[in-house]
Amino acid sequence: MTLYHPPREQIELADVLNALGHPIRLKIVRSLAEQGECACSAISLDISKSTATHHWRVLRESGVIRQQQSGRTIMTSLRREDLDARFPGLLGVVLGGRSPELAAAAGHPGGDTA
Amino acid sequence: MTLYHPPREQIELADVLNALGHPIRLKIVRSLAEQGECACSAISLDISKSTATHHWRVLRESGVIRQQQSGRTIMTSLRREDLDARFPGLLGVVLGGRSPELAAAAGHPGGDTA
DNA sequence: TCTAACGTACGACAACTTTCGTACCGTTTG
DNA sequence: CAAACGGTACGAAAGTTGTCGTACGTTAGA
Repeated sequence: MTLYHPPREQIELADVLNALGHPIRLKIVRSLAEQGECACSAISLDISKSTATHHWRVLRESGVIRQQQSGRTIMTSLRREDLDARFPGLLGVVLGGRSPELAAAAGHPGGDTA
Repeated sequence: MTLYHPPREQIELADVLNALGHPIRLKIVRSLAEQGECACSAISLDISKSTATHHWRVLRESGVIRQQQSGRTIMTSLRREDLDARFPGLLGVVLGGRSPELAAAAGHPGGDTA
C-alpha cells in the first residue's frame, strides 16, 4: 500500500481540473476544506467503499489531496499550500467563495473560506 | 445543426472543470484567450477534423465557449463574462496568470504575487 | 488471541470518452 | 451550376472511467 503522491512541481493543471471535474470528487474536496484533515469515513458518500477508494486515489494521484496512514484509519487532507503555490486562486474558485488571494488583495481581513 | 449552449445560470462547475481537464481543450481555451474570437481552423491542433469537432462540442456544451455560424465558418469565442460571473477567478487561473479580478482588486497593474 | 473496524486490491462489467474515416450539408466563389 | 471550403453527423473501434462485490491486510480493543 504505497499511496503515491506527486511532488508539488509535478502537479499538472489538466490533471487537477480533471480530478475536480466530477461531482463526487468536488464534494469530497469541499468537505475536506470545511472539516480539515479527517478520516475517509468522516465524509459520507452514498457509494461503496471500493468506489470511494477509487475517487480518493484520483484526487491523491493528481495532487489534490494528501493521505497518510494513522493507526487503522487514513487521514486525508487538502494539499492547500501546494495547490496555492502552483495554481493560485484555483482552490478559492472551487470552494465556491472568493479566493483567499482575492480577499487579501482587496484588503478585507478574515477572508477565510468557511 | 443546432449548436446548443447552456444558459449562464445552468453552467455547472463540475462540467466546466471536466471540460478544461483535457490537454487539447486546455490548449484550445488558451489559444482562444490569446486570439479572441476566431474560426475553428485558426487554432491548429494535430488531430482530425472530427476529433476537433468533438472537443469543441464538449467545451460548448459545458458553457466554456460560444460558437456561431458566420458564412461558411463557425466563429468561436470564450464565454468570458458568463464564466467570470459564475466562477470568478477561474478563467484567470486556467489562463496561467493572475485573474483579471485579482489585479483589479489589488488596484495596481503590474502587481506580482509571489 | 480473536474479532471488529477501516480501508485497499483485485477482477469484472457497463458506460463514457477519445479517436478516426467517410459521408454529408450549407456557403462562397469560379 | 459546380466545385471548393469549413465544419458537422454518424458509426466504429479502442481506451479510460466509474461502479460494484469479494477478499485481503493492518490496527485496536475485548
